[in-house]
Amino acid sequence: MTTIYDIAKAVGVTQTTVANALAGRHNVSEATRQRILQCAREMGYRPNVLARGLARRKTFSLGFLLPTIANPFYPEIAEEVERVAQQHDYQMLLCNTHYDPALGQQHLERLVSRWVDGLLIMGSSLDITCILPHFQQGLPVVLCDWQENEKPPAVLPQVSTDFRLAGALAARHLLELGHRSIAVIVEEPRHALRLAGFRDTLHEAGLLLELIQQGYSTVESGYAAAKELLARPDRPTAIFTTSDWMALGAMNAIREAGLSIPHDISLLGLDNIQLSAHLHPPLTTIALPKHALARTATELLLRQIEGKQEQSDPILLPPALLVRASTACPSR
Amino acid sequence: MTTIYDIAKAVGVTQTTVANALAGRHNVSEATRQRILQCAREMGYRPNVLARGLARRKTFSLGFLLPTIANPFYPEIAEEVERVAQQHDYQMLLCNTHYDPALGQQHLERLVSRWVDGLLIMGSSLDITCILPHFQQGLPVVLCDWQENEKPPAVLPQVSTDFRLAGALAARHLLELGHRSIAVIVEEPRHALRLAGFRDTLHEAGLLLELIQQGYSTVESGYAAAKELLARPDRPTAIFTTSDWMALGAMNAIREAGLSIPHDISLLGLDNIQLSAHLHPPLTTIALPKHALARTATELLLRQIEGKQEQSDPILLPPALLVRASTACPSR
DNA sequence: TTGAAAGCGCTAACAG
DNA sequence: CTGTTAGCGCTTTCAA
Repeated sequence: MTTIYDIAKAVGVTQTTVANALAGRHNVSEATRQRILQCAREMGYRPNVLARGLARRKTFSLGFLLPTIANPFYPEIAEEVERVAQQHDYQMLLCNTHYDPALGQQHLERLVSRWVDGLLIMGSSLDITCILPHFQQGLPVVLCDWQENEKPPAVLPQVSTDFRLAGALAARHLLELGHRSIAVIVEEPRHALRLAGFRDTLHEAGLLLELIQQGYSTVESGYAAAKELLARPDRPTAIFTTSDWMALGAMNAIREAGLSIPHDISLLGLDNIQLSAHLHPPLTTIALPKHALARTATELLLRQIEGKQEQSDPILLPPALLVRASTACPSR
Repeated sequence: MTTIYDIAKAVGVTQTTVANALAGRHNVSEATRQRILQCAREMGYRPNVLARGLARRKTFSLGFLLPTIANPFYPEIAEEVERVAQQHDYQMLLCNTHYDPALGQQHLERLVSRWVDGLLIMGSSLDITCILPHFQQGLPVVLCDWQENEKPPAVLPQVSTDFRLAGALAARHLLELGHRSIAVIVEEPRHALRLAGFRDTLHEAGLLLELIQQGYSTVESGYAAAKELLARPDRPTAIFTTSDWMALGAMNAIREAGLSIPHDISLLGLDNIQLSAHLHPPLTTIALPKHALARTATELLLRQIEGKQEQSDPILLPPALLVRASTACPSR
């Protein structure tokens, strides 16, 4: 473990000079600079980020907290967050809270003890009351895609998907295809905004949304909910599920009932997980702007860290309709 | 930012005493200990992990390097690695190398500069030649699920799946069902061992593996490869794909050809990604022991870190056949 | 252009 | 039981 002191000794100068040379400052003569750089290379010098962090009060590390990376929604986001961080010379500590407030708080405390430069927190994985004090003491924080039934205080920087618009896009698509008998499978209350956007759009078209089934963002719950819907005498001509994962379950239920998609019934998802493009039929869905979300949130955090960002209004990114083959005009 | 010095001043003792009290050592009188703890709480004291790390040469952090977390194979593993780490009071720095050696090396350098206590490296995401010097200088390292066509030097601790066995299990299953005309879609050379195990088992049964299609672990490549196989006059009665993801593509190709699974053709995957259970029909597959892999590798790393583990032979974890509905006896 | 010195917050001998 | 002291490796004034 070579230190700048070792180099200084070897070259015959002081630590300060070595530090200056290594930092590329212009107050070192070209001759000594070369000798120092040379020597550093030979001795395999590697700056100590801990010591630097302690002295400069900056660690070039970010805390990234989420419910669980095993949820297929997050990996793509995590990848992008890490990419942006890396491009700015930061590294990322990944923390799964597993929706456990105690665990979340423990992680938070540790990150703060580590002097991470900022925190990116997704999906309501932490209590706001735990976050707020740290933010108020100057720790940069960005909240991303918070649970739809919670609204964090406006002081906290936020980046989110416009879930209400997502629901509206879904409804609009089905209406334009001519559907009038429409059902929804939704995870309430976590998907409250998607539902609200969907329902309101139907209302505007003079339709009442009556067929609502509760789901839990699992394939199985999508399957069970669809079963219920298909058993009704007034079977709907279209089903909107508030997540692609539930749509997969619904798809299986529909097939089992001997019905065909989209001929007998249209199916519309929301998320655009990788899989949806490869289902049979390929799933029409409302695509969430995952990459933009990750990038925007991370860049906002970095700007805060670098003091270039004082306040910011919550940022809302638009989803987009992605038409594939699981929706069509109703046949009856 | 309260420090132990602040507390010491407030209570009227020295840093040492505060440190001892906080560390729960028994060389502090109950009275002063209480006053110290009380005061620490009131002042919102939070230990500084950087300073501690610098002094003790230990950071309670782990570097976790992988090709990309967006590959659906990794999130479950990352979750488990992080869980184990967390249970031992470690946090995890996640680094995607994107199969870019330069990027991988940059990450590695930074992690080393950060004095991480150990490195868990998956899927050949780094050049062995970059890793080795650090390991030899005492940095704990564990390699996990290395690329099958590379064999890292035995000195490096390794945990891997027994991919040869995985291939053998696949072959055995199809043979037992009575298949004699068997094809494989494989990503060579990265899945070399899976293929070898498969081929050898067929050989032992007196069969020559002749139908081999190259795939690239994407749905599309599985689709294209299956198309080729189905167009042959000697169409096989069973197809083994060396990843579930390719099986999904094959499934679509088979459906398009108007054939039914498993009646006309059996399909066998390998991985057991979440999705496979929900396909139509549910995919029979060779399940990889992801959790065991993550847990074993992390625990091995932690034991190295704590100096409880000198050397270890490469550990090989067994996969298991998971019979669902995509395989059956050949009908002709 | 170079150096001396103090400090970041905590640990760890060792002495009293 | 408590205190003194000397680091850990680097940054950052301020002098020379």
